[in-house]
Amino acid sequence: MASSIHDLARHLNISIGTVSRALNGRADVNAETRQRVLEAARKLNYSPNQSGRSLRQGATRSIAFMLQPHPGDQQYGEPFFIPFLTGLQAQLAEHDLDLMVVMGEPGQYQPERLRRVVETRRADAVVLANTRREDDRIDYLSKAGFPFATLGRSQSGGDTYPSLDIDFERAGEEAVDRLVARGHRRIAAIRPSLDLNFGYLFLDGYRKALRRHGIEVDPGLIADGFINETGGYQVTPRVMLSKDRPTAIIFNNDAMALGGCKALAEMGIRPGHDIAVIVIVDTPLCRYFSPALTAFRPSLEPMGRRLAEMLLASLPAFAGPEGTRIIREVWPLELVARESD
Amino acid sequence: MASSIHDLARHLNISIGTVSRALNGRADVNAETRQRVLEAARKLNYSPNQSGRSLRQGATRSIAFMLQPHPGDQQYGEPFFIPFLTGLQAQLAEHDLDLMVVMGEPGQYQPERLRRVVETRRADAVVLANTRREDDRIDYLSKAGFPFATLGRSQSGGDTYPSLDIDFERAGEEAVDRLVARGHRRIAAIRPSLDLNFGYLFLDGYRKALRRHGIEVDPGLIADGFINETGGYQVTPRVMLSKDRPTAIIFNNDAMALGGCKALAEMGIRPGHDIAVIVIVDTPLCRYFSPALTAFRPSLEPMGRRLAEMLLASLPAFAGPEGTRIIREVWPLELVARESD
DNA sequence: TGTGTTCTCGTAAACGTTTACGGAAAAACG
DNA sequence: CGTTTTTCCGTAAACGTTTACGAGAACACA
Repeated sequence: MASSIHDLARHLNISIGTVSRALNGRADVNAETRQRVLEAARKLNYSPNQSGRSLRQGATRSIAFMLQPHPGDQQYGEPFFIPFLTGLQAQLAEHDLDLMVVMGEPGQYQPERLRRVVETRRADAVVLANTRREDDRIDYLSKAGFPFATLGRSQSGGDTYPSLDIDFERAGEEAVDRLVARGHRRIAAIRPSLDLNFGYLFLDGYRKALRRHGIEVDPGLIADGFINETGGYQVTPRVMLSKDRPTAIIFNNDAMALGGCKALAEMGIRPGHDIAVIVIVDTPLCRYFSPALTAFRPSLEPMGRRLAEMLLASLPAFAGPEGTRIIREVWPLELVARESD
Repeated sequence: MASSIHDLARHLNISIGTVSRALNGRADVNAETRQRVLEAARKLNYSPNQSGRSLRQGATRSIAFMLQPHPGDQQYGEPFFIPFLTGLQAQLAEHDLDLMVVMGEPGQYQPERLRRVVETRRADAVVLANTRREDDRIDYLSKAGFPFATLGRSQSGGDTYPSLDIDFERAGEEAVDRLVARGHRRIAAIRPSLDLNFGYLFLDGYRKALRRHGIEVDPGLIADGFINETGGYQVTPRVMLSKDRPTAIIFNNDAMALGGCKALAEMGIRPGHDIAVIVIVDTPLCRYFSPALTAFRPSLEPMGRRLAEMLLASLPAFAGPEGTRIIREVWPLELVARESD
């Protein structure tokens, strides 16, 4: 049985109120008394029970992260998120906050799994990933008045919550710029068909850059597919069979790129030789693929840390003296040139 | 402000005790009363506050998973764990249990990060991964009398806790058997130098199979390295430069295999042609590497589910009428034959 | 009708904290 | 020395539940 504040008080012949104040660094407690309390706490190995504390303070000191598996390949497993989670957790830990992980129903972008957390008040705030352009989870949290932040932007909920996103638009532009500079004019774009917001952003950048270079946007070179290898595998040939074959492809998702490259291989087309390939979000898979895929790399761990900060800055209980702030940031990606383009 | 059980009771002109009993399915409440309570709860959108419940019941209804990052490459991110976590969470959710993720200090296999969880009673039990042969975290939890289960076996703590492991020993044997059947006699083994338990198990199986085939174990063909690409990259040449060059290598870790293959490539040695390569734990990287690496694949998502069950079976509060049981299981791996051997 | 049993519910304590309030003692001040 | 201020601490309520206990009403039974 763990020791409670009552044990500590009894042991010191002192009231629990004083003990609590001493431990929480309140001003109205004698310096010597505080010393005695701290020592006794160490000796009796006392730590405050979080349930009691939560109940009294109305805050659980834990943040929920909702990981939304995409439909499809179970084995793949979104390696993207581990470094992000590492950063998120590290930053939260510095504020003595715990991280709870809530998995969504695979393929279903619904708030159901969130409901329990929110309604039973198991967490103080939520971090959402894989945001869609129209996101029911954001609508739900907004309506419920529950604090949250998102990794990725969305059109839902307005600008009322902190969000940190990757600059997919710029990445799309830069990819086109790079390819054009290397002499390409017929550049295809392949992205997920789900209405994940980054798919739109990417395409915006892609179109914008093409126009800037005076290249007409050919709808036949733009294709949507299922957000996994199978999708890339299925959709890539469609683009390759357009009347005027592209000389370059930009994939908006690493898994789709891998599937796409498989399709290319079966058509006897070699990335890096017969066609240029660029991937928008780098993962370890891009590095080890043969040929190694040129890709845009995010700095996931720092993003995790930063989003934690941004979330906390929006919470009254954690914001500094300046008050709460809704921070929204968009981070650039770093191009990692490899062999595929 | 969320509604409490008091609001509900007041609304129904009934005592909170009765409300609680009705909601919790106790027998001593009139059927009609229960109906009214349930309806009102739905109407007022009432859910019990978990903090209050935790405090009263002395249980948080959340399980902590400690993810222990290996030292080294941040970007790599252990894709292994996402499917496992998915299964673990899914099974826990069926018992209305939450999952909390605790990250260890990268490279430090210490119980420090666990201390906070245990001492402040933020979770009811812990799931440990990346178990070492001698594991301080296990010692700590045992001594503290805190319930836990492990993914992977260890020599610490005896048989007092549930554990689920992959049969690395058998995988080591099978890998050797397969290679011998294909005519190989000089087979190298490369494993992490950390005292992760699976490294020992793998080597046991490797040695056992070699002896069974009447092949002498050559210490020059066994090498330990840092558990990441760099380690594999550094240690593989050492093995290849032994006086009687191996014709096959078994890697005990996917990251090390990738680094090793890079070293081989630089030596002009092509896996699948000049040397056979088998990897003990498959990840998506093995599949996409060129040549695709033959590997042993675990079923991670079912393992996550199963370990959750096993953990719960060991807890008095969740065990069935048969009482608590300490279950230990070792699961086989499935060989996925690809191009590298 | 009296007695025992069953059903149903209200009362109140308990879980472990934090904190508003007030009061006694000590210190400061004139 | 009397008064005011400050310092320090104890008291008790509150957070939202669950549950042991007991009591009244209804019922069964002889």
